[in-house]
Amino acid sequence: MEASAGIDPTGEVNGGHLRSFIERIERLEEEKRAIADDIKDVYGEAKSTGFDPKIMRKIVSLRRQDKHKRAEEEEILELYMAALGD
Amino acid sequence: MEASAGIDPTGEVNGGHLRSFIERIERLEEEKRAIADDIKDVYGEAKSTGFDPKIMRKIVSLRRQDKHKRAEEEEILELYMAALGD
Amino acid sequence: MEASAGIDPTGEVNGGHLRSFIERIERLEEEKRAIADDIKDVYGEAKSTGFDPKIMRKIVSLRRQDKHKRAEEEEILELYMAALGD
Amino acid sequence: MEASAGIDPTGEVNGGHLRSFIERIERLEEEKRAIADDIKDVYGEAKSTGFDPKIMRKIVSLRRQDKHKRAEEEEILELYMAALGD
DNA sequence: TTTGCATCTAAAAGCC
DNA sequence: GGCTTTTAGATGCAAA
Repeated sequence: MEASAGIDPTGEVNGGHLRSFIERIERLEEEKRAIADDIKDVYGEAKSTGFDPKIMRKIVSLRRQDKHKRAEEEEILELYMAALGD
Repeated sequence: MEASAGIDPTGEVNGGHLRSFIERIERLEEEKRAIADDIKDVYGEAKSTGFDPKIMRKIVSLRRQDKHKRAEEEEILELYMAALGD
Repeated sequence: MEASAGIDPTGEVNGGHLRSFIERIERLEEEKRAIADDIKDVYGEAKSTGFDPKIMRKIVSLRRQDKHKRAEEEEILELYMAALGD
Repeated sequence: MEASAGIDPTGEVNGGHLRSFIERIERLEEEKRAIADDIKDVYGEAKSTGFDPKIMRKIVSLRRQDKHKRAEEEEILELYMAALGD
């Protein structure tokens, strides 16, 4: 990275620009936290209606793995195709 | 937790209800992931305009701690107030 | 954890014992590094005989995921069994 | 890399050879994982006898850095020696 | 060189 | 309230 990164010719960092990035990130993180809370609420709600959150988490995890695996299989297929001369 | 959790008197789990919980969670997790990606994008954008993401993360983290600390102090204050008879 | 952790009644840490733990860890880490180097060598060897390391890494990764998934499936099975009253 | 990597003139990948490479890697990765587990165990053991694993990690890390530094200094020394006509 | 990726550590949350 | 599982952050390695 260049030494002048984020620093203008006068040697000052561009505070306003940085602040805007920081604030965008903070807004997004707050949204993320809110969603995480929602997820926790759903687990709580499910638990209070008699489902086991631990099992539910496993189910969610397994389904996520399935999706991920399928995506990777597609990737590797493309790699093979390319290796075979496309 | 009772052994019959999520299982009706006939010994059947309520699949439809469970499915609906799972799907709500999966939707929320997808939103969460999307926001996490957005955050990563912002860091990337900031980096490409010359800011150091590592330093930015530190700033965000410090500001988060500050906020947390302020919230705790307010809690304590309220406890004192309550102890003093409101 | 108690405040006297790793500290004898005279207020001294038990240097000899600590040293022995540290050295065990360092020996193990060295072995680990050696194996990591071996792995790198195998990829290099495979590459020099005409295989694409990138594809190989994907294959290894997919097979690892398979194993992991199977392990989780077994776990969840046990959870189900337990939930059904075992 | 050439497009024909790992592929013989008939357009077939040499499955047997590839499989042997993959299996060698998987065996090595398993060994690596086993050692990583051993390391974790040692930290656990140390913790249960009253040492703080976090501090221990710091010690191990510092000693590793020292070793690197000494190795680098030796390299530089050799360069000097060579420059001086051996 | 730089980006992305995978590993590993440090912190947080949930559960018992 | 400890303990384990989860998640964020940091570092090191490999591909482009």
